[in-house]
Amino acid sequence: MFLSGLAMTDLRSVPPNLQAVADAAGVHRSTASRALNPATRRLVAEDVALRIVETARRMGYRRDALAASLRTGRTRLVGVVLPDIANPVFGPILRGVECGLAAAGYSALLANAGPSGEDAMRLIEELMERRVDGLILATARHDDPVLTACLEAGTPTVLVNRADAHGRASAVVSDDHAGMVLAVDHLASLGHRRIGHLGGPQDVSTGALRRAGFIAALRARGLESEDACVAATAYTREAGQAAAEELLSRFDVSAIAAANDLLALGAYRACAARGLRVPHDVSIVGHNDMPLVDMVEPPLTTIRISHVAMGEQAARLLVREIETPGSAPERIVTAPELVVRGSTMRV
Amino acid sequence: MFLSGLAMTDLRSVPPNLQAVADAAGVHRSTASRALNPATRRLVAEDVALRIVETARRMGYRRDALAASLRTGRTRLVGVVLPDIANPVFGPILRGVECGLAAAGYSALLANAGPSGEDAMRLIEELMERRVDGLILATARHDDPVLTACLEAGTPTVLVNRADAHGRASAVVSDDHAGMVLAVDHLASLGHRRIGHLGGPQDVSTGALRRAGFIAALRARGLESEDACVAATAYTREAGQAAAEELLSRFDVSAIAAANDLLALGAYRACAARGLRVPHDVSIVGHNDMPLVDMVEPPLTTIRISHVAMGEQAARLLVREIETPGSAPERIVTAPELVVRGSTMRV
DNA sequence: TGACTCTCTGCAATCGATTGCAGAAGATAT
DNA sequence: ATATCTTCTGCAATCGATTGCAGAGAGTCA
Repeated sequence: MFLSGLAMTDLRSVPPNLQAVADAAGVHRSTASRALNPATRRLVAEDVALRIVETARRMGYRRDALAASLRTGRTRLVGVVLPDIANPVFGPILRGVECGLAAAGYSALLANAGPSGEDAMRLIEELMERRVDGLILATARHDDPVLTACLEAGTPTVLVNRADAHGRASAVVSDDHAGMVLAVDHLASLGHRRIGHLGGPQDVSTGALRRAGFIAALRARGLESEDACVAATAYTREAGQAAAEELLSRFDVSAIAAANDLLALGAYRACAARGLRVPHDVSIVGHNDMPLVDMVEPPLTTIRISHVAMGEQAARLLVREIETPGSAPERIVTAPELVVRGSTMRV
Repeated sequence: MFLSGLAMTDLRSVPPNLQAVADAAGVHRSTASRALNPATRRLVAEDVALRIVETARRMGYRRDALAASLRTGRTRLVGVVLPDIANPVFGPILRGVECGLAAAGYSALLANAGPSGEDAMRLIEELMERRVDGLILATARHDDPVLTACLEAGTPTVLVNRADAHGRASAVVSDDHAGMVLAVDHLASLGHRRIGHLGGPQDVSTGALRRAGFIAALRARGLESEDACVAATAYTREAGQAAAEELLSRFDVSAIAAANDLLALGAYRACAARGLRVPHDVSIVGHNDMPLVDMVEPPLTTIRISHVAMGEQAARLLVREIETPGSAPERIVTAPELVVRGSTMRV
């Protein structure tokens, strides 16, 4: 009884292997393998399969994914590389990625690249050693060496939130142009005619694309364009405040379309400093619908980029590339959505 | 030349195995293995080792972590299970976990449990099939069945953000009592004598512990206690606003210590509705230092819980449990920190 | 020279699951 | 009864890295 109890404890914490299950069920291990795998279950006689399944359950058998992967050459692991996991933008993306992968039977292996490029390369190499089936990168830059390495290795790779300038890899990005059209249209529909643009850094793709989208939207409405644009030096609130100060001192605008939410919050500060009320004196629209901007005062009207959906789409795109080799790189551009809160009103 | 080019391309995308490297270097594969592994490098003659390393590099050899893990019984993978990756509280925790694990040579395998318990059990089972070396759970509840399963399987497990009531597993949690002491002390130091508590739901451990901490802190200062406490029905801004309304209508308080930041933001709304200015008429302190509360108006004074550090500590604790089997469960309680912003002032 | 010790290297088994192939058994048709 | 077809099962090799053990060679000492 004592030994029997000890043996049961051991069996519980160290699962039996397939050979042990096969022995106990009185079959060969290849038959046990086929019976326990839903894809091959039909190759085994029903009564035999049931006996094997029950024996495995009773013995606490647990498949070893490592061993299976070694044989099949497929891990069902995906490396997910982010620039900064703690950045609030990436939480929703990451959840979309994880859930999209899990739904297809894949698991997400997380890597935080940090600001330095050498970290990213080392992380990628470690992911490759783990024989990940594919990679999702949220870290791509122009002519990205990491992306080049992944493509050379023949590893299915999808970019999210940023695209590669050459279309070498599939990507899921937001429609910067359409987002700015939404912002301008909303302000114009409220009667605003003098609209300024608080731009992002112009050496970052979103900064340049959103500025271009703003100008095109103004032109489409026959409104003054181009002049009332000031670019911030960084996507931070402080830089936004400084640029908004300049915008407000040089132009008599009744509304501001900002290139992202932090810049918009900086514009809040600049307006307050000039005794201007938001939205009574100046209406402000942000971009991204970053978590918690509905809680600032006044709640920010903004252009929502559904980051969860982007993550899910990136996952689906990657699974397709893994399971259908040779498919051409694809670019998915997500549609932005206007979210009206308290920072805009009729002029 | 054509075939030679094709062969080179194939070698680049499908790395050679250890046998191929050993053949090219003129040694046995066991010698190649020892030479390429820093832990056994000293067992190989220096000139031989250099030749092997150079051959491996030239051939684009990449170790197969799967095969190694099958042999060694160690994956250096850690399952990290969160209730909701998109929740802003978990981003910083997750980054701490990932960076802490990476520093010790481990990788984080991400799982989003969602609200339902059955998902968590299935996810854990999948992680077990992957033979993770350990688990970090941010999902623990009282008498958690998932934790029970992990412990029965003998898998090293650490809880983060929530602890197990029985101390069955190591945990990293914040000091709810000390946090409330900091809030009360800060308000008292500003001259406040009539301080109210905007509590969290009392069936949630943080709600109850922070209320108890508040009362103890008031008593320690000989101030009125216990009466000016109203519990919100949930940790949301709306519930916080309703509870603050009740608190302000029943008690003449000059300050409010809230059980978390969202409740505090609800109190902002309640004060505004009553024509009370924050902080001139009522000072307010939050709890957690959630992202962006420095951007609301007025910027929230709060008790900071360093979620990144919690994640790092959980990672270190787990690595220790993996590498030192039999170590006793440990509980790390992180020290809160007062962050003074614009929502409190002298009475 | 012989014995002993140390260093280096190769051998071969192992880890656990999968799967192409061959053979056996049973069912069906002629 | 024989031939053919279908279903089921077992065999054995494979995936790639690691490592305990044994043997060979070189150096040292008596």
